[in-house]
Amino acid sequence: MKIVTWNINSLRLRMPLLKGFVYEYQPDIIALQETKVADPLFPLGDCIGLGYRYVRFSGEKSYNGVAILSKYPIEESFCLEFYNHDKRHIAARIAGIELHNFYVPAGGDEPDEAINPKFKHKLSYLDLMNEWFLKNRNKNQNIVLVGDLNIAPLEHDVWSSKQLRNIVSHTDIERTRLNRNMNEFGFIDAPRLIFPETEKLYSWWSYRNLNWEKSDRGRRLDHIWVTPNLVTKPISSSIAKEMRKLKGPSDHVPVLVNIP
DNA sequence: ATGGTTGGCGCCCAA
Repeated sequence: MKIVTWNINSLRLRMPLLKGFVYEYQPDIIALQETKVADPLFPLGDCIGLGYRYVRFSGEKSYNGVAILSKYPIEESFCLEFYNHDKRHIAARIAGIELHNFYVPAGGDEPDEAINPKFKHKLSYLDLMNEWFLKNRNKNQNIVLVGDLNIAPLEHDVWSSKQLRNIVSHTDIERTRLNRNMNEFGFIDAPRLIFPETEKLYSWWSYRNLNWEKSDRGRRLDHIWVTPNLVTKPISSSIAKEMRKLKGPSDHVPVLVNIP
């Protein structure tokens, strides 16, 4: 089962890029974030045309929005709302796997809960995610959690851990909380089974750096976590960095995992 | 220390 997560930053604008990506990679399941489209305007026909007959989405005008596109039947789906009514989560059960697709709040610029409500909400969102999984699921189930988690937890998930230590996405408080969410439940960071922790690994490069490829100041904000059952056989994983080089790219690139 | 770009909407906000 080939699964991909991608913060596409406007699905309607980047439908041609999605089409090219599908042609190249043929994933079975696609989890998208920042679709930025209200449900009545969702391009369902285009998704079906790409070969994804089973589609679920939860969107809103202008902001946020998530979707799951599947080649295999979706047996059940649901959305969790941890933060206002933002459309930041959708889950679907497909072929015996429960897939959770999250778009965690970015958290604003100032990494201080006392003065930045966005940062406070980001941390609260992570707490509520953790509580939901501990209360409602266990690690012996077949669960895949993907999405733009807006945190680069490891030293080599950013270009300079030292220079980013006070930058939202790589502060100690965020890194600790994301690691707690992963470890308390028993999720495994799937791409890091393939790419060692000593190696730089990114899924996002800022639009603001036009020289992004040369300077390579990236961050790994997009994640795929799996329960132990799903890695009893060797998995593979990759990051489609070339998608960042195309004309009119998202600032995030697709992260893939193949579960045998 | 600062600013840089993008998308969606509508003259600015979030990322």
